[in-house]
Amino acid sequence: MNEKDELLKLENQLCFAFYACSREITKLYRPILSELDLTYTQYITMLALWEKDGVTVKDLGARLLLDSGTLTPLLKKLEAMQLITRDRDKADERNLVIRVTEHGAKLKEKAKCVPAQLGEQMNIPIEEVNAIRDQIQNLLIKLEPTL
Amino acid sequence: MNEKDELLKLENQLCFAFYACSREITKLYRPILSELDLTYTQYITMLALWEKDGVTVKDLGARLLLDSGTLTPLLKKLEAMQLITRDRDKADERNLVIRVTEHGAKLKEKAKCVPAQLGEQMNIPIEEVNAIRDQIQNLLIKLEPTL
DNA sequence: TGATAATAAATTGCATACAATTTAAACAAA
DNA sequence: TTTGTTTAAATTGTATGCAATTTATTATCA
Repeated sequence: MNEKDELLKLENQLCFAFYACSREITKLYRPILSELDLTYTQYITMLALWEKDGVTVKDLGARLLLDSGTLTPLLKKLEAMQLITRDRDKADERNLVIRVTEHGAKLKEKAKCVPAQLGEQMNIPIEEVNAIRDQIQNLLIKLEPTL
Repeated sequence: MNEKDELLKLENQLCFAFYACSREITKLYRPILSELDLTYTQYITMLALWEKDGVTVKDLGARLLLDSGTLTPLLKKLEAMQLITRDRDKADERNLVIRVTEHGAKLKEKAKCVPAQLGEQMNIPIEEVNAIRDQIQNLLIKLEPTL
């Protein structure tokens, strides 16, 4: 096995570690989020909107690194669930303004126990988790300076 | 803003860091892999098979943490591209044995420059990348001990 | 002002992910 | 052996992701 073969080993890929770990973490969320009737992407989207709503699809996409192809159907779903509203901006009809409804705001209260529930599932010291998160965020900013 | 609001901020989520970073890294691969006519998941699958073929769908799924719902159509695609073969195990017809074809083996030679190309794209010191990878693999093993 | 360019969402098409179910084969036990 | 159980893939249905295109609206400039 030469040096270049070594480079192609799955376990040496940064990408596979991220890819697999990301999916494993999502898997931990699934049963917890099902109690809120949210998928993982819907949850991430609601987190962004709970922090700041009255934003456009473009704004939201910049925050979540998702485009309208992903967000449009997802936001229509959240609208159907009455968690958000989707209204054209009167001043510029190209913009769609997303706002959290009262029902959506109520869900935030329910969501507040999600991080703790996930913490239990992971069974890893919080300091360790925070340290890894900070490192990954550093990397993310290097990869996507606009964030 | 109280403590629980803080916990729901997007930037404090380990999951979002992983989710976003994983997609950003995949994005870096896309133009490089398009020269091999492979998607990211197809590439990961070929990496696993170049390391060890003659495996079943189940084996491969355990390695990649993917199920037959994802792998079956993906492997059919790779078969159509003549990179692999899919044959029932004569000794136990339930098993489907996946093997890399000659054409598939040739592609490995072409793939050997992918890691270096990606390294250029990332523009981050290799030691730093390796350190993060090792940490994430540690976490992955805690989340999925079977790996 | 009228044509052109730029912008924001939406749409289309393809490729995952994954839960749940189905199908086919092998195993187990009465 | 025959019936019930287990196992491996395949299938079905839903929800992303994302490139490429389309549509609608606004901005620009000749």
